[in-house]
Amino acid sequence: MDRPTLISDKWRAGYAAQRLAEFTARCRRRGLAITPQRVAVMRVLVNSGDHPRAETVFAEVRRQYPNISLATVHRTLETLCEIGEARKVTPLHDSARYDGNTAPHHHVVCVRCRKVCDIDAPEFNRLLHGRRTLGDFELLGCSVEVHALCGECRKAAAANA
Amino acid sequence: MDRPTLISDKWRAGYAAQRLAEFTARCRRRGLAITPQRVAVMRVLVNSGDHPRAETVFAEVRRQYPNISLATVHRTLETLCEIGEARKVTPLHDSARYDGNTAPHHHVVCVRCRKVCDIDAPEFNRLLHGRRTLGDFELLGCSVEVHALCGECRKAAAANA
DNA sequence: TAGCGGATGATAATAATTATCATCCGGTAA
DNA sequence: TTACCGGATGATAATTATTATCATCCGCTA
Ligand SMILES: [Mn+2]
Ligand SMILES: [Mn+2]
Ligand SMILES: [Zn+2]
Ligand SMILES: [Zn+2]
Repeated sequence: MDRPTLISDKWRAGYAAQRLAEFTARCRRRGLAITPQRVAVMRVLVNSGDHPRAETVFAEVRRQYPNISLATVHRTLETLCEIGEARKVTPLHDSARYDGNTAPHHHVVCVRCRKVCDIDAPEFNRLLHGRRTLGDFELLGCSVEVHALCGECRKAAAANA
Repeated sequence: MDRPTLISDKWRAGYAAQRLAEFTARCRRRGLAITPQRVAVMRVLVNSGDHPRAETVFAEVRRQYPNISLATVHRTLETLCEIGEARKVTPLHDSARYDGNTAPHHHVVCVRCRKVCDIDAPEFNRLLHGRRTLGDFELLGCSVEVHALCGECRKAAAANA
């Protein structure tokens, strides 16, 4: 049973190089133009190990393209997610969602309509196996988000296709 | 090995009643005034199984207190989180965070500074055990968020106390 | 190399959340 | 009970993140 480990910067460097190599081909396959801005945003993102915000990517790309617009960075990041070249760290994001259930539990989230339901899964609560630390981090707990399509959205998707 | 199950509305009804019963006592213990608005927001939240947004709670509470301000609802929900009577469904929320790593992986998040690091934990990828559905949901995948304090924040917290 | 259509930059608009501040009222002690 | 203090509220402005609009630009194909 492998214990959780932090992903190293070394691994990421190699990974970034490979991802960038595939990038133009994947854009072409999707019919997306290969613009310097798009490539720059992709390069900055894939070389970042810290899950940056749009503003942060903007600041970095701006050093090479001083005229790039923040709107372009937002649009590009969104595009990258759509084509599977990136993802958001959390899929829920338009507005905060609150939960009155403070018992330890987890969630299943519909990726289309964002419905969130509670799930009770005792084994999810044992994921850390009593570990107290991970690298520099002092562990406090964990929560699992199961991504799914709810019944309604499944119907909608089927009807649509 | 218990399988994950959806939490029932029945369970929630009983849970809500109990939580509301404790609520005033816990406010008093914290030195927080027991106002009708605060109680109403708490009641609506704890009776909701759908992880509502502030706006949704506002709409509901407004039926009983037509003069309540949306700002009060925001403030109250935040207060409830601070005293442990509620939580946000996702702790990351000021702005979207993007990830260039599309390989299946999970995250450890510092609850104080919101630093996010990748973790490699093969067992986290097997959580669903090949299950395809859960109630009405068609399962697609899952992601684990480990809550923690990073090294720097641990020092800061220690120095502060 | 010309021309089409998507991409970009500039900017306005929208939406969520937070800050400000005068007023109000819950909690406390006389 | 009553008077008072400090936190809580409502109204509103400010801030912040994100998205929409649109004229111009430029990557791509023929
Ligand atoms: Mn929940
Ligand atoms: Mn990541
Ligand atoms: Zn759905
Ligand atoms: Zn930290």
